[in-house]
Formats: sequence, C-alpha cells, structure tokens
Amino acid sequence: MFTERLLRDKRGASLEVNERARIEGAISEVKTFGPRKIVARAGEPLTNSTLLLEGIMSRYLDDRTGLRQLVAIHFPGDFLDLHAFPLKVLDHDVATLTTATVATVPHAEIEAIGDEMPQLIRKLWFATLLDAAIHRAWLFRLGRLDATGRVAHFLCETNARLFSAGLSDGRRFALALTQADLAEICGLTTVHVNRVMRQLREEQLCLFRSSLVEILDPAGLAARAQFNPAYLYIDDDSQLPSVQRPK
Amino acid sequence: MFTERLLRDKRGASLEVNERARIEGAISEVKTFGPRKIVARAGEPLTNSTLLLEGIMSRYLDDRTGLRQLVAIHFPGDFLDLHAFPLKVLDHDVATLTTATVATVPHAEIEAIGDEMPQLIRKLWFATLLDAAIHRAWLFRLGRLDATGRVAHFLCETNARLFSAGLSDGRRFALALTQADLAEICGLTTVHVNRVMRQLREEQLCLFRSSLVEILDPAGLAARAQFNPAYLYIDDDSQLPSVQRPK
DNA sequence: CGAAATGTTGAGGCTGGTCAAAGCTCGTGG
DNA sequence: CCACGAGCTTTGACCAGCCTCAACATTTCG
Repeated sequence: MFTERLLRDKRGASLEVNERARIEGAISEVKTFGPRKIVARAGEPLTNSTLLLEGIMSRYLDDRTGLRQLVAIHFPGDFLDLHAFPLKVLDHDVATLTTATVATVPHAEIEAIGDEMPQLIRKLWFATLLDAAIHRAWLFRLGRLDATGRVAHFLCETNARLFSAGLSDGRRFALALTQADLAEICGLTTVHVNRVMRQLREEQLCLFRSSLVEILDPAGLAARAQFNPAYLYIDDDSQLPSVQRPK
Repeated sequence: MFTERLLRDKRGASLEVNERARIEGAISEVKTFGPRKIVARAGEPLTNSTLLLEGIMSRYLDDRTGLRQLVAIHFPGDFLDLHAFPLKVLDHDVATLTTATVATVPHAEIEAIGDEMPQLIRKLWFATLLDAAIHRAWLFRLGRLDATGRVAHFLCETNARLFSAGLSDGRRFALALTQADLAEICGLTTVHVNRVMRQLREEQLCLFRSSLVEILDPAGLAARAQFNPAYLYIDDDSQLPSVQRPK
C-alpha cells in the first residue's frame, strides 16, 4: 500500500507491480511527525529519502527576517528528497505542515535499485524532474501573476495533483492549510491572501473554509490563473472532469 | 573541448576524462543559432538534448498577454534540456538570447551511456537536480526579495556560475543581456530594472553597462541580495574570492 | 469554558507598474 | 565617413496593488 500513489498516472512513468514491490522492500522505517515539525535542515548530509504516506509537507527557504518562501509542497504519494540521493546535501529545509506519516528509504537501497533495475531508477529520475517542472510553474506564478491569479493557480494545481493521487473528486478536496501557508506559497502576506479568498468567493470561483476547498467554476478559476496542467505530466486517460485544456 | 566546462568544479560530480570523452563521442552535430531564436517549443517531443558551447540561452513560460517569465538561463558548459531525456516533452520554450553554439546529443546515445556507465548517468541526473536547486533559489528571489534584491541576487548568482565556468574573474564578467532580459528574469518591468540598476550604481555596489558587469562590493551586493551560494554546489576549493559565506 | 490560533476588516503608505517622451549606441547603407 | 534608424536606456508624472499596522471576530482544541 505504501507506493499506491507514487507516480500514479504519470505519463510514461507509472510503476509496475514488481517495481512497487522493490521500493516497498527498501523501506527501513515508517514514522509519524507532528504538525509543523522540521524534518531536515539545509546543509545536513542526508542518507535517506522519504516517501510521504499521509499528511502535507513543505520545502522552504527563509530570508534574514525569518519570512519563509515555500518552494514545494508535498502530498501523499510524493517521494520527498529523492534529489538528496545524488545531491547528498539539501539546499533547503523540509518540514511537516500537518501531522505526517512517512516511510524512510535508505540511499544505500536506492543505490542497489540502480544496479538491479535501471528502468526504475529512470522513473525515480523522472519523479525529480516532475518536481522541477512544478518549480517552473511556481516561478511563472510568482513572476507573472497578480495576487488573485497566484492563489487561483495554486488551487488549480493542487486540485489536479490531488485528483491524480485519488484525493480530489475534481472539484472538492480536503486541504489542511492556513491562509498563512498560502501566503508563504504565493509570496504574499496573510492579510492579502484573505482578501484574495474573499474575492474568489465573491466571484463564485472557489470556496475555502474549514480545510475544505470547493471549486465552483473550474474553467473560470483556471482562466483567472492562466493554468495549463501540461507541466504535471498526468496521463491523458485520467483527465480532470470539466477542466478544458487551454490553448 | 566540448565538455571542458560541463559540471566543472561541481561538488562530487565533476567529470572524469573518460566520461568527458564518452559524452563528446555522443555528439551528433554542432550548430549555431542567431540571437533571440526559439530552439524548442513546449509540447514538442524531443529526441535530443543539447550542450551549450557558446552564448546565452533561456527557458521561459509566457502568459496570455505575451509577457515572458524566464525560468532558467544557461551559460557555456550547461547541459540544456537534459530533463527532456526522461520527460520526453518539454513544459516550456527554449530560446537563444545571444548568438549561441550548441552540440546536439541524441537521446539514444544517453540511453547507451546509461547501460555502459551508470556512474555517468548519475552525474547527469545530478546536473538536472542542480537546475532544480537553481529554480528554488529563483523562487526565493521572486517570492521574498524586493526589486533591488532580485536583480542583485541574479547578478551574484551569475557571477558565481560564470566564475565556476572560468568566465568571470570573481568581480567582472561579460554579460550580453539587456535590461528587458533582466526584467523577464526578475519578474519586473524594464523601466523598473533601469531604476534598480541606477540604485546599485549609486550605492557603489555594482555597474552594468555595454554588456559588462562589474561588482564593486561583492560582500555588499551579496548582503543586499541575501545571497548564499550553497545551492550551486560548487566545490569548496574553487571558492570565489572576496565573497564571504553568509550565516 | 477559556486560550490560542486563525480569519476578517479598515486606514494609510510605499513599491513598483503604466504611459509617454527623449537620449544613446551601434550597425548599415548611402 | 556621415546620416539614419532600430533597439536599448533613461527619466518623469501618475497611479494601483499589495503591505503594514491595528483591532476585532471566529474557530479550534485542550
């Protein structure tokens, strides 16, 4: 069950049964962290990567004044810190946002997988490149969208990712983030995120309250966000309902 | 000579002589593009990756109104589109900024390298992860720095990258970009980049005119940018002169 | 039930955007 | 060898979007 969501529905990189078994066999430990706990710090040598089984985790950089910029957010099924295997040391911190359960995979095991199953290593490489593609979409979001567009873009992306992991029905999904978290993701202040949420509500695009996101108008929200899900490399067969592909 | 700068001085991932020879043997073609030419478009299937030998190239996403956000910039020695090997299709456009000479490496050759030299494939993976680390630094730049900080951060990064490629002496380097290019990198307007450059000049931090960058006060510029070069994974031995490591 | 965290709203200010015009630089052709 | 023009840089006036600070409401949870 541990790898059920890993690379699920990813174009050309979904896992075979034996590949999933190999990864599950590589797990050395399963543990649970409380909410808002730092799991790894920039600069520390890492000897494990972690598979997120439950909860939400984040990667972030912080500035001199302690303000954070999230550079990635992870949901169940994501293979976290896979990049720490070749890089050895992280350039950012990793923390939980909610309570989170993770499976630990020692780098020595990944090393062994590399010898045994080169095709699988290729898929793990793919997974890290997917993270990079998401980074690029986030750069677009921060560099070219206004506040409302940024939040809308994040919500569209999250909906698509959770849908592909089986955690959204395409319009509604649980999301245990605060407005302060959204602010750290979108490069805004908490106060302004609040105003943006009100605007999205008033425009009948999207609701977000008590940790539940409800997209009222998927096409409208995507348009406001200039959202094009191609960068998520999700298999065409598992297409989101009622989200047209722009362009 | 083609691979002279590839992964040079990268911590734990510099290339051995035979590895460089193997990559050079994989080159199918060398060609030159004029300035501001689109080399690959988002969505196209790619069967080659390219090694940048000379000139400057960019990867970007554009919004509905045609405004671009650069998501990466590449200098000689960079292996471009290496991520296209596992991803098969790009999520962004690739274009030259200046006249650029590139060597083409067919994906079939990379495939073969994977069988022959697994250690080398690991290093190529590392190279793609380095790009991702740079993406993260760019996210910090866009999300948490003001206009002056963003430009300063980009100039610090570029100095460090070019220094590691042997193309900067640590304070002065050629950079054939326009202020409009800086704007597309930093998520600003051309007009405002111009004001920022004046400010950096007046504060005696940095000069940039006729395609030449001159950093007058490396420590001051790095402080203004909150720049910490750790994410570039440059070997400690080849440290930039007169840039202290913050923190 | 009470405390702490989160969400909401308002007033006012500053950063960076917009629009517009003028100065520079450099390559090209007359 | 100079005149021209295209692209780039510079500057000013004005304005909007987002931030700051502050207070208060609401939700969550022990």
